[in-house]
Amino acid sequence: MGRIKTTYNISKKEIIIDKAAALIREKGFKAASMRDLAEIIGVEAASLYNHIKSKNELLYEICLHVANVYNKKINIISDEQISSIEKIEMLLRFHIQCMIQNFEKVFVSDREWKHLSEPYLSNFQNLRRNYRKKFAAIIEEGIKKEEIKKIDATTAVLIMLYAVSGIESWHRSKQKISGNALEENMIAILIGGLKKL
Amino acid sequence: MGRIKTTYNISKKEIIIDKAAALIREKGFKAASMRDLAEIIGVEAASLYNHIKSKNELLYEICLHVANVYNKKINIISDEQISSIEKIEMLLRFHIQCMIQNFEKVFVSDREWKHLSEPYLSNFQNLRRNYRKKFAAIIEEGIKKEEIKKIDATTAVLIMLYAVSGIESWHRSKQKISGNALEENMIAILIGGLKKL
DNA sequence: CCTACCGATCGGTAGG
DNA sequence: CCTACCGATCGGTAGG
Repeated sequence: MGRIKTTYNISKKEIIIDKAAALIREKGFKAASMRDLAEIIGVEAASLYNHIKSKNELLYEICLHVANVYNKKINIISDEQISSIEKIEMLLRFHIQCMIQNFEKVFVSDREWKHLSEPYLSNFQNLRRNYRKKFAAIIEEGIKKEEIKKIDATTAVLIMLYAVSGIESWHRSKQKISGNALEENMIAILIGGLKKL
Repeated sequence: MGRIKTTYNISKKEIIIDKAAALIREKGFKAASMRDLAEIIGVEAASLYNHIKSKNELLYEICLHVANVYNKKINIISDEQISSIEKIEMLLRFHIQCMIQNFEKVFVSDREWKHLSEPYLSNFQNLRRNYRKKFAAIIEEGIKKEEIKKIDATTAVLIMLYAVSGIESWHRSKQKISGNALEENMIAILIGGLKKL
């Protein structure tokens, strides 16, 4: 019985988090109210608090989940026995796929993290800083091995990450291009540039 | 006398808009309160309404200003007698400069426009759609002239615009690289790609 | 899971 | 420019 009840609670909490991600993505954290969320779930606002501690906890669960997935992935890719350019391509494809398939949570993590309260905020910022350092290290390695042109690695990381975040615009649009085509185009431009050789 | 009073009002309104841009950039539109803003200006909240109509008007003034500046610029660049790649480079450098020098307003326009109320929202979205179409047209032209590789123009626009928006991260950081160096690095990566030839 | 309700804060107005 | 104040809405709690 206890086992069944626990399972039920976890599942309901995850439904709430998923719906919260969609709502926060659409309206922004501050404009997304718990009453809005409750209506989407189909309960009264007060009932949400049987499953979650606070509105802040919802944001924290979303942001930390995304940050952890990203960090796990970059650790794996960093250790692969492939060229730096291949590592970056893998990382970009992973980011693009996350942005396409897990849009709501990734977007919220990217854009709404500043509304996190302490100590979640510092925790999240540390994870993000750590991630960007590892990304920059891969680029530095590629420059040293002369696979990548001599550019500022921090600037390159920033371009890559923000370029991928532009997929939000694709989501918002009529999506005249498929997810796969979007991915191939982004890789071509980011790795090879706009200019024809 | 009437002339002097008008000048004074315009000036005070512009101070309020500038301070509002900084506050909204920092906290987000919904979290930035008129009481916060009043304190920054050094008056009571009620006094703000002698200069502005509403909180929404502040956002509208910021977003429309930026959108108009961008549209004016792209019209000028589109008509220049230079190559498509040169046009894109000019446009990127312009964007980067705006992002560096006019950070607060550009950021608010990029990230907080969704809180605009009608009819301002539709007005802004039209300007933005128009701008992106013209940007895409320059890229299409470059593809046709075989200066630019065969990629999806809409995707390319999205990458360029969002990559530049990443300068927010540079602003937030210790800025170990100068504005000029940042600009040159971004141009090199976006036009030429990461990969060494 | 609900009803009932709280204190805080919001954008904005009236009136001087 | 201020004081005083409004109705709405917020996140969250008590109690069942």
